[in-house]
Parts: sequence; structure tokens; C-alpha cells
Amino acid sequence: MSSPSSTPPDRATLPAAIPSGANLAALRDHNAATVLTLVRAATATAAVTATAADRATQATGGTSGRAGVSRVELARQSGLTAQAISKIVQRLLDDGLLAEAGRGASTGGKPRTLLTLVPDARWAVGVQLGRDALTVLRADLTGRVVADRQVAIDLAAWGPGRVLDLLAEQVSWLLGAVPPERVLGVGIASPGPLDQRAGVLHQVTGAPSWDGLALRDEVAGRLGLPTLIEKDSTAGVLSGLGSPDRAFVHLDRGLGAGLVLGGAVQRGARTNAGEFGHQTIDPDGPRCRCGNSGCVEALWAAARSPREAAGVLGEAIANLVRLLDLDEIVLGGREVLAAPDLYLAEVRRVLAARLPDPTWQPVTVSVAPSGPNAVALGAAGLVLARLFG
Amino acid sequence: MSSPSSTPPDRATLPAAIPSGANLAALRDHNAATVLTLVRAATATAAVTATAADRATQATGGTSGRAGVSRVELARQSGLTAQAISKIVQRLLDDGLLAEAGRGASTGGKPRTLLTLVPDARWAVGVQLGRDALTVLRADLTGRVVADRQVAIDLAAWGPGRVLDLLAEQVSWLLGAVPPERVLGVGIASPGPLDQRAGVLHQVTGAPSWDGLALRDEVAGRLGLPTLIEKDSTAGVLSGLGSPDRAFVHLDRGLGAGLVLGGAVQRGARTNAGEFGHQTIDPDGPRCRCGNSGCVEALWAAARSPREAAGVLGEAIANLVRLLDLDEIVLGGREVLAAPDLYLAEVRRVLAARLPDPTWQPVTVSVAPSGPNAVALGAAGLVLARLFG
DNA sequence: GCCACTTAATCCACGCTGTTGTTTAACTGG
DNA sequence: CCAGTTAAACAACAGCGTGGATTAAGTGGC
Repeated sequence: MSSPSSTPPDRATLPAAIPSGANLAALRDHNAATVLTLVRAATATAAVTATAADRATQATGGTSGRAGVSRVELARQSGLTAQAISKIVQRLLDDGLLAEAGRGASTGGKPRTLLTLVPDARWAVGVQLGRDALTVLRADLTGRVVADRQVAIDLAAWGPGRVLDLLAEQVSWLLGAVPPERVLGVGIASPGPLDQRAGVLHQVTGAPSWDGLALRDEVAGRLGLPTLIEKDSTAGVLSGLGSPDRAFVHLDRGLGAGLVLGGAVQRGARTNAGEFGHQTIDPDGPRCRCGNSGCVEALWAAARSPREAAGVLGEAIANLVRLLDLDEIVLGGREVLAAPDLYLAEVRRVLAARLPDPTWQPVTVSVAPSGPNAVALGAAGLVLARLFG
Repeated sequence: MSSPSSTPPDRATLPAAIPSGANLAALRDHNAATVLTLVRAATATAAVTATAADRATQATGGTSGRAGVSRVELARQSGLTAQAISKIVQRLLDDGLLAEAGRGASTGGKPRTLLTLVPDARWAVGVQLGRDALTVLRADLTGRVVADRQVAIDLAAWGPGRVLDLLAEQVSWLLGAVPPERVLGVGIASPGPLDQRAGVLHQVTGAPSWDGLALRDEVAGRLGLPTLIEKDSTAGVLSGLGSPDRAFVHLDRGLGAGLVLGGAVQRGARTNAGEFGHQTIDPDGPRCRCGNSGCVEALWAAARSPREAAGVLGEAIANLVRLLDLDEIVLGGREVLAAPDLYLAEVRRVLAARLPDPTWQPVTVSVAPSGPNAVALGAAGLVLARLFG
């Protein structure tokens, strides 16, 4: 019972994307995750389209204006039968993940019973391990942050032992009296490169004592909770819901991009996708600390004005959008947050200029609403994904 | 019975990646596809590692030196129980998709019965609709081309009617006396942009009569076979097996990239991913026909020597590899095939120079073994994917 | 105020999935 | 020759979603 629980085959031993068999338990978990995702989406859109609620009710039998979805709607959207939805919902109600929340308007018969997520049925902990700061937060099932804290650290000088002790201490504080079985796990975002699958850090620039550290297992050992690690920029893309083809562009000390393509997080062959800062966009450009010339990062740093810097980022994003046919870009990171309106305006301007047909290819550009918490929240989103598939 | 058959929910009505429920039929098909994929992989690697067969037997209980896999190995690799594999294999034997092919060496007990794909149990038709040529071919389950033909056309001048009649005629010739139930379908690769999901072409440069044509349904109507369409470069990436994170770089009239990331073909929000040719890699570069300046395509065209042109492509590929953390690049298209060794050497040289640590990030670069058939074969691969998941 | 009608959700029996436990098949080695 | 070992199938079973019938809870006409 309880939450999705099928143990994935260990992906370490085999080359990579091994086709993997599924049994009845996996089927059940998959469908439970499907239903949870649909309920979450419905409540999320209900919040957004609260004003345009009238139009929504009209649209193709879709989400009603109210918060929550009915079983009939879930059946239609999932492709499962009403009976199957009934059973699945019943299990989720028993687990406390869903709750009935009033009824919808009748359309001539028995009114639909609306279902919503129970936000505090489970918790996810998100951590951002930065070079100079440690951010920890606790998020509920809807991705709302209920507690967060940021403490100054010195990653390079302190070394793993001291930092991880502090981390464990902060997480304990976060969780307070929350029973462990209600905690889905801990997600840790760290500067790359790293091996996400093995949970091991590679050489962190300027912090040799962290080289090869088994970060995931170290933290899991200290906390006794399921733990995952992720590159910071990649984590960021999970800080909120959004398009199945989107990117989180993280402009902080470095420049990285988190990618969700075809609805799935993309990490690449060695889980180091997103090295966006070292795209060469001008072979005659300034030398970059990576050794090459004309990287986006180097061009950005060499810009003569904030506006020009933002424009450079826009050009790089235009390339990204064209290559991957994205329809949503979320901006984050300290440099962006220091001048959000400027970056928003410039990136939008460049995209409008560069992309062939804006009506055929609209791209939403926004600044991460979670602001400085985006990466840590994305790390929490990583563990939430255990439940939502 | 027979081949995987669950009807996918229509993705047209809903935003995009709708989480979709699965039932027992879907589960069965998924596992059948899993087994077929494992058998295919085993036979493919057996062919490749034929020389290094001795080492293979030693490795982690993996694929034995011979062609074929045993049920025990399938069970281990898929994570399913031996009994489940037994049943699934039995169904696939009944369908004629698998066959028993000898036995492996005994390891002290009953020897394993080896299973192989029956190559001609099903057929896939691949079509490349080019501006000046129509390529059609028939491929078996292993992706081997058993018949192919290329005829000159003039896409712009002839218009859809004449070309599609010719296409139907060629496909009929290809299939000869093959019973329709043994034909998985027809995949059609076309120059983009197009709407892969709807099966509709967008404005094909210089061929206005094709604008908005419902290519998929037109062809399906003429042939009475399941039909899919795909961008040419995207199709190309399916012309062979390979890494779960790879790209097919197609240098022909234009430059495009087909992407497989995380084991899945990536098409993007409007199924137009892969616009690789219009990545800006030099803002001061020559003007491109797309309206911008310094696109890869424009730089390539402006190169003063073939070697320089190949180098330009290499630079662009280096960006691609870094961004997506790819470990395999396949080159194709007429321009590459005109000087394969040059392109291979230059791309490898640039990658070696540009990528930080070649031992940590090895990238395989090759020219598509199917040569001029790569795109059409990839289109056939698209329909083979119906069987292999 | 009744009742036919409609729609939502559940109850019940069922078919089919992969799983568990047991048996048969087929080869090795002392 | 026979104990030991490994592969694969047989038999019984739990649990998944499905299909058909039933109950719950509204609307609307007269």
C-alpha cells in the first residue's frame, strides 16, 4: 500500500537505459502516480485560472473552475475506466494522499465529488549545497515551502565533514516532529560535475576535499532518509510545474541549464547535461576559464553593460530554444535575481527577434517564482517525483 | 495477441505530456517490447563483439558469445521472474517473432536455450521524401534493408498528388506479396518544419503546394497501412541502435540534428526540435538565409575549404555534446557522405580539443553505416519502435 | 410534490497479468 | 551409474483493470 514502492533495478551495473520489465505492483504504482499528477495539475491550474474560471468550465469537459477534480474527469484524462479510478482513488484516500473536497455543479445528475491533494500528507526536503551558502527547506506535496533557512558556509575551506554535519543538523531542525514515514526523502543540489546515478561528486572547482565524495550515501547515512543528489541547474528545472519541454537557465557563479524534454528530466550519458555556459557563441570572443574562447559565460562576463550581458544570455537561449523546440524558459540564479526585469525584457526581446515566427513558436519566459529558493525547491521536487512518477 | 496493440490516447486534445494510465494489455505489451528489445540487443552485440566473444562470456553473466539470449538472461536483465519470461517468450514464439536457435554451453546443468529474433516476421517500410528524390525501402526486424529504390522527383514542381501516387506505387512494389498483417507500417521522413503528432506538413521552403498537407493521413489512406511522419534529421537518429544519449547530425541541403535523449526520441514542444543549422555560433558571421547572422549553416557555407567546413561542424557538435552530455554522434547526409573521412577526422579533432577531459567524456563519432539510406531507414525504425517500445 | 431522466460512483464477477512453489528436463562430474 | 546442478515448464494464486448491473444523488417537466 502507501506510496509508489516498486524498487527500480539497479542502473549502475548495466550500460544505461536498460529496457526494464514491469509487474502488477509497478502497474499499480504507475497508475497511482498518474492519478496524483492529474489531481495536482488540476489544483495548480485551478489556482492559476481562478479569474478565467468561467471559460474553463466551457472547455472540452476539462478542469472545472473549482479546486479539485472528479473521478469522471480523472477517468477521461487518464484513459482508465471509471471503476479503475474508483479503486485507485480509494487507495489514495486510505493513504491520506487525497481528500474529498466538496462537490461540483450538477450537470443534470448526481454532482461530481471533487478530489484534492492533501498537501501535508508527505514532505520533501530540499537542500542547495552552494559554495558559500547552504539552503535547506521543507516542501509539501503541492511544492509549497513551509520552512526554509540559509546559513553561510565555506565549501572549500570547511571540507565535507563539517558541512555535512551542519546539513544534517539543519534538516533535523526542518523536520521537527514530522514522523519519518511521512518524509519522502531529501534532495541535494550541488554544483557539478557529478555522477547523479552513483551519487558521487566529481572535482568541484576549487574544493579538492570534496572530490569523489559519495555525497548521496554520506547524507543518507546521517539522516536515515532516502536521498538523491542532482546538479544545481538541473534541480532548478523541477522547482515548479511547467511545460514538458522547458529549461531552467541558472545564472549564478556559472551558467547552467536544467532540461525537461518530452516530460522527463534530461541528464545525459554521464549525468552532466546542462553545461550551457560553455557553449561557444563567438570563436573570436574572450578567453574563458574553461580554456576555450567565446563561451557564453565569458561573453557575459565581458559585457560592457548589464543590458548587454542580459542580451548575451538571450542569444544563447535563442539557440537553446531552436535546437530543442522549447516553449518555456524559467530564469533563476543570483545574477538574474539581482536584475530580474532587465533579464526578462532582454531575453524576451532577443527571442522575439531571433525566432522565425513568434505566433507559431510562442515561448514563455519567466523568472522562477521561488526566487533564491528555486534550486533547493527543485531538489525537493526531485523527491516529490517519487510520488508523481 | 500478436504485436503490441494498446491504442495510445489522442494527444491532440490535451496540452502535451498527459500522464496516461496503463492497463493489463499495456503491461503485457510493455513487457513483450522489453523482451524483444533485449533479444535484439543481444543479437546486435553478438554480431559486433564476435571477435571479442571470449571476453563477453566472462562479463557479469551478460550476453554469451553466441547469437541469441536465453530465458534466464532475459529474466535477469528485465527484472522479471523466470516464469514471466517463460510465458512472454511463449507468446512471442507463437507470434513468430522469436525462435529458438540452439543451446548455450552448459554451466553444470541443463544448457540454456538460445532465442533469436525472426528477422522476417514483420516488415517496416521507410520513405524519405526529399526535394529531388524519393527513397523507399523495406527493412526487417533487425533493421536490415532487403529492398530499396530511389527515384528522382521534383517536390516543388510536381505537387502532392503526383508525388504521393508515385510513393504509393513504389511502396506497393516494395511489399510485393508480403501479407499486410506482416507489415508494421510506413514511416515517412520529410524536410521540416512539420507537426509530427498531427501528421501535417508546415511550409516547406519553396514548395507552397505542400503547405498544410495532411501527409500522414494522405498516405495512410492510399496504402491502408499504419503511417507515421517525421522530420528527416529526427528520423535519421533511428537508423540504427546506439547510446540512449546520442545525436544524428544530418548535413544535406540544410543542417539538422536528430536527438535521442534518455533513451527517447526528442521532438520538442511543436515537434520541431533539431534546428541545429541555425544555432548562432558567431554573431559577426555571414548572413544566413534564415535572416540571422552567423548560423552554423551560414558559416559552413562560407568556409574557404572543405576542411574548414568540417571544422565548423565540429565546433557546433562540441556545443551540442557539452550541452546534452552525449556519448555518441552519428554523421549523415550528402555533404558528409561526399567526404566521410574528412568529416570524421575533423569532428573528432575538434571534439578532442574542445571537450575538457576526453577520458571522462569519451564520445563515439561515426558515419551512418546505412549511408544514403540512413534517413529512410530511420523512418522505418520509427515503425519498428511500435514493436520494440 | 411526484416521477422519469440523467449522471456519479460503487458492487460483483471475471479475465488476464506476473508471482510463488513444485515438478520435469537435460547436462556435468565423481 | 547416480547425486548434484541448472533451465524451463506446470499448477495454483493474488491482484490488476474491465465489463455489466446496481445504488446514490441530483435535475426538470407536469
